[in-house]
Amino acid sequence: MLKQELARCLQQAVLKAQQEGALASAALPEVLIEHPQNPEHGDFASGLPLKLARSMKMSPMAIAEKVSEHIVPPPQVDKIWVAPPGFINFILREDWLSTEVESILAAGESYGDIELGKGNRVQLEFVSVNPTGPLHVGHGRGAVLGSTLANVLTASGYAVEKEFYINDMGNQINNFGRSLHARYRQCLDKEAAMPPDGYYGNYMIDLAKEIVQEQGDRFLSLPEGEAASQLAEVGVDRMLQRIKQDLELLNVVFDTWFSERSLYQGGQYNKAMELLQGGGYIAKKENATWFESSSLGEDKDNVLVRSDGSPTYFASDIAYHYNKFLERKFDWVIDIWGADHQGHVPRMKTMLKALGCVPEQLKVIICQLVTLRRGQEIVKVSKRSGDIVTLKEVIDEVGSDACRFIFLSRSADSQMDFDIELAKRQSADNPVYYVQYAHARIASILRLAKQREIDCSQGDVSLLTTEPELTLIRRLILLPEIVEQVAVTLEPHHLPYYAQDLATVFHSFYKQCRVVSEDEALTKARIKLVKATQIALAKVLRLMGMTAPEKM
RNA sequence: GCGCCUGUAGCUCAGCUGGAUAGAGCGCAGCCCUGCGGAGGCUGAGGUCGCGGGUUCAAAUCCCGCCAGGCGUGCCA
Repeated sequence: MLKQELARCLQQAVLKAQQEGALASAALPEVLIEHPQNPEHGDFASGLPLKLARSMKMSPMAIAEKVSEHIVPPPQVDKIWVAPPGFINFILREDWLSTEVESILAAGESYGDIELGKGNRVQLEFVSVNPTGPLHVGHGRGAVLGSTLANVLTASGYAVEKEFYINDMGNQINNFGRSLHARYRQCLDKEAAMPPDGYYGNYMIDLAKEIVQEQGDRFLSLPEGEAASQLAEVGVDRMLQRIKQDLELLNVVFDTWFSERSLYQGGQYNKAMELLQGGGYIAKKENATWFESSSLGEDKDNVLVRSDGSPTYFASDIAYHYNKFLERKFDWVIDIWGADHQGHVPRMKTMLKALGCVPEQLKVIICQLVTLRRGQEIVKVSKRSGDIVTLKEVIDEVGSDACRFIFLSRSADSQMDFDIELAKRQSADNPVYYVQYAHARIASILRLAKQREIDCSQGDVSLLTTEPELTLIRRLILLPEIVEQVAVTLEPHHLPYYAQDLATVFHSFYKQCRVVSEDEALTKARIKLVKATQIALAKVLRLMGMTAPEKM
């Protein structure tokens, strides 16, 4: 990328100046190239001389002069100059910019793809909610974040696998089974008490009714424990179907649905435990089995197997990550968790160390929680108490594209209030439509061009020389950088901001430059530019998991 | 108590590997349709970047201390 190339140029210029004695020898910090916010400062700039001033005992301006004298600029660069207090600025050649339009057209749908992750297998695990209830709005955030990251990492050359981890055993499932059993009996007019900490949502009653309708009263004859466990299985299957459907509404699709129970049936749990045992990290205390994480620097030890013999979820997670790293051998694993799991991260990292894995190969993205509200009123979402605003309801009201955009526009670090009233009200003037409108507008222009039988294949892009045209091209060529930034930082919230910016620049161009006009040559050149813009807009929208409409 | 995250315009949020006049959307006050989609363009008002110290040529950005909010700190997940 041009940015990196300029960094290399600067570095070489400094070295050369040092060899010639024009600059004192000093260690070179990492050369940072940035886009100045003020366009008068050029397309790229570096404050390197300011950083070198101290160690070289020279004024930043003098260093900047010396460095710029020694720069061998790449052919794309038109002008290099020095600006106080010690910046080196670069401006790109306009004829090079215009030829970039051709490159974008040639790349087509692959425009924006980079090779950053070539040859690496990444697993992305997200959502992974307990299949004991429908998804609520909060889950939507993780789903959108994960699926967008998957898109971007794929565009960055990684082989990405999206996985949903199904917690199909343990306390919550037992609880779910008992609750469902009670509802089932009640449905058949039998005496039954809900467990005190059971799942009280109305969806449980509907679920029980469905099961009665399809499978009759056959569970009544079973012993209570057996009935609850069989019903849990039937119920989980149905909940998973629902979860899957809701996610598809949001354009979120998984490659693998991985069962927690399979870890125990497939022997992976035993293998992982043996590995820990062999390393001497396991101890028996108070009838329970503990992972001695404190010997690895953790605050305290953690229980793996309770005194009643049942494994904790931490034990499952160990087996699961043993499977991810040592059996499936992913180069890199990304887990997306809610902020309520943040305390689990250090444990997981030390556990990986104990398994002999490289903890850095696991990236955990902590996504701050979503508090749901209706205007001033805060809506508690709890599957057990029952007041749930489901994700599906919100998608039905707000729309998948707008919903995704709202979730994507905030960094995972900041907790967000999802105001249902506001979301509905703003769904009409949600920025997503602004971006999509730009795309639809382009489609409309291209329809007109087609109708007039304009063939732009011989269009000469060197005719694109005015300010609005060049500004637009400057935005278009940022896309690969944005993709890289998102892939490196794992922060997809940069995408919607870029998309909006690109749309703004396009709308402004549109206002100032008539595309289909009497000037045949210029028309052909501008159609090329407009097509390139459409490619970039469609690409960002696709990366964000949204539609790029031809008409609205 | 300790740990993680957050505090930027009226509201919702970007910017945070230190850089040249702090940005966007919504809202507010105006202006622009006898040419390709006005779901648009343009202009303006609006800011002690939570508070106080420190480091630096340079701090919204880094360090320390406060204050406020969220989350965690289970033989729950």
